[in-house]
Formats: sequence, structure tokens, C-alpha cells
Amino acid sequence: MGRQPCCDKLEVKKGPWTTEEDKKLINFILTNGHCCWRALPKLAGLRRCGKSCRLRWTNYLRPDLKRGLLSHDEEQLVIDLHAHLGNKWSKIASRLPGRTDNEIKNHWNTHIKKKLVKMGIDPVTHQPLNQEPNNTDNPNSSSSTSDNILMEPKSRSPKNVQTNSTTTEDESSSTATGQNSSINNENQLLSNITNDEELFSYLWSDDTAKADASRSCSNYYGVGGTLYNEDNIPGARADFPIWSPERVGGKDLMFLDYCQDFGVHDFGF
DNA sequence: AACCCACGCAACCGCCGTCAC
DNA sequence: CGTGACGGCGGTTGCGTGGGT
Repeated sequence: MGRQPCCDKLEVKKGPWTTEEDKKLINFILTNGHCCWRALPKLAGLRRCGKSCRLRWTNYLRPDLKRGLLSHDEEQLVIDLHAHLGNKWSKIASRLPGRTDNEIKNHWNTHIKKKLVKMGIDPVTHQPLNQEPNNTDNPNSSSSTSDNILMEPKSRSPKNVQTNSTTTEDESSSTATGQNSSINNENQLLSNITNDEELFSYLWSDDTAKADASRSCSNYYGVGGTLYNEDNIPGARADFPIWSPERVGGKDLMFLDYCQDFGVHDFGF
């Protein structure tokens, strides 16, 4: 299309975000919302590209983000959705509250892909690796495959259970049980869906409401705040989900400090 | 202790779809 | 209808970190 760059590349800063920049961005969005990403950096006093701000916000700073590894349930859901949707990470992410497309994409590439290959399943076609796909023209015809994945004994093997028990440790202790139960509900719904038509009608039904609820900032103003670790770096290598007892209870002082930085009222407290 | 390497994740890049003019 | 602006998405990159030797 020959588009112009979204911003003056000479003027914008690149690379990792600093705490200061994060604060500016959060502060601005919490008080003004993100009316226009292109204009936001200037208004917020950031020397960043609007895209970069949007990415930083949606992938890292959004208060409703869950952090930490994906739970077993979430992973199963991702696999199942990927079998039907392919690399539509944003669609997949919209089914996992508090998870971002980037996060899921990364997790897929680094963990799930390997896991599936180990299990002898082609991560692209979701067919057994030693078997040619029956219908390559229609990747959506793999409902039985996704069932196979869900029923795959290996995925429930003690080894994997152990793996998942370590990965879900944080999740299971999380107070965000509402989110987990919603995922369980999703899984239950999905398991009740017997064909692709039903699945798609489910997936696309009320899509905008479901899909973008977590993305619309109006939904998370006042919901919570990004937590800072000991180094006061927001969410850096966060090991606990945002609202887990470990984080909320154990680091409440830091959280309050953080709230004070931005004004407690901004978070709806 | 020093080095190397593999891994994970945040961030960037470029393309696409949509909308306003 | 064509064009440009914008937001969003998916693929890719690069750096920090941790484990192994």
C-alpha cells in the first residue's frame, strides 16, 4: 500500500521500556483513555511510536493481565482452539481471559509446539506426524483430531500432570478462580460441541462482546493495577497472577505504593 | 570462575482490513 | 472509486537469563 511509517523513526525511542515510560503510559491511559494511539505518545510525553505504546499496554501493562505460565486447562484450550482456528492468536487469546495474543503465541512456539511434536502430533495440522493429513484443504475438518488431542492419554500422563502441577502451581493458588472457572466452562462448552459448525457458531456468537471485553480499556479502568516487583519493574518476570494472594497479599505494600504513584482513585479504590 | 548455548519473552516490523474523506 | 490514516494482527528478531560444561 506504500504507507508512510506510523511515526517519525528518527524521533522515537526503541527497545525495552523503562519504569518511567511505563508510568507515563499508565498514568495517561488511566486518566484519558487511549483515544488515538498515534497521538498518545505526544500527549503522554513519550518518545515512542503509537504502535509501541499500544503493544506495551495490551501485552504488558493492562491491569487485567494474568501473568505466569498457562495452566493445563488454558493450554488444552489453546490447543483445541488452534486446531480449529490456526494461528489466529488474537481470536484464541480472546477466549482466555487475561491472556494476550503475544503471550499465547510465544507459549505456543516455545512450549506447546514441542509438546505436540513429542506426542507425535503435527502442531500445524494437528494430525499424527506419521500420517498424511486427510484433508489439507480444510484445516477445520480436524474436529476428531482436536478430540484426539483432548483425549490424548499422554497429555494426562503422570509425567505431564507433574509438569502441569508445577506450571499450574501459581494458577491453582490464584484467587482468580473466576477466570479459571470461566476457562473450565469454556472447556466444558467446547467438549459438548460435537462438530465444527457448532464450534464456530459458538466461537463467533457474541464475538465482539466476548472477544474484546478484555481489550477495551473501559472495562479495566479501576479493575486493578500492574504490580511492580522488588525492582519496581512492572510485571517483570512476574511469577504470580496479578490477584493471587502471593502478589496481592505479599506485596500489598508495594502495590499501595504503586497506587499512590498513580493515584489510588485512578484504580477505583 | 568463565564460557557457551539454548530458551523464553518483550518488542519490532510489515502487511492487511476498515473507515473517513 | 481511490487514497491515506489508523488500528490490529501475525511473524520474526534480539536480548537477558539460566543451565551445562
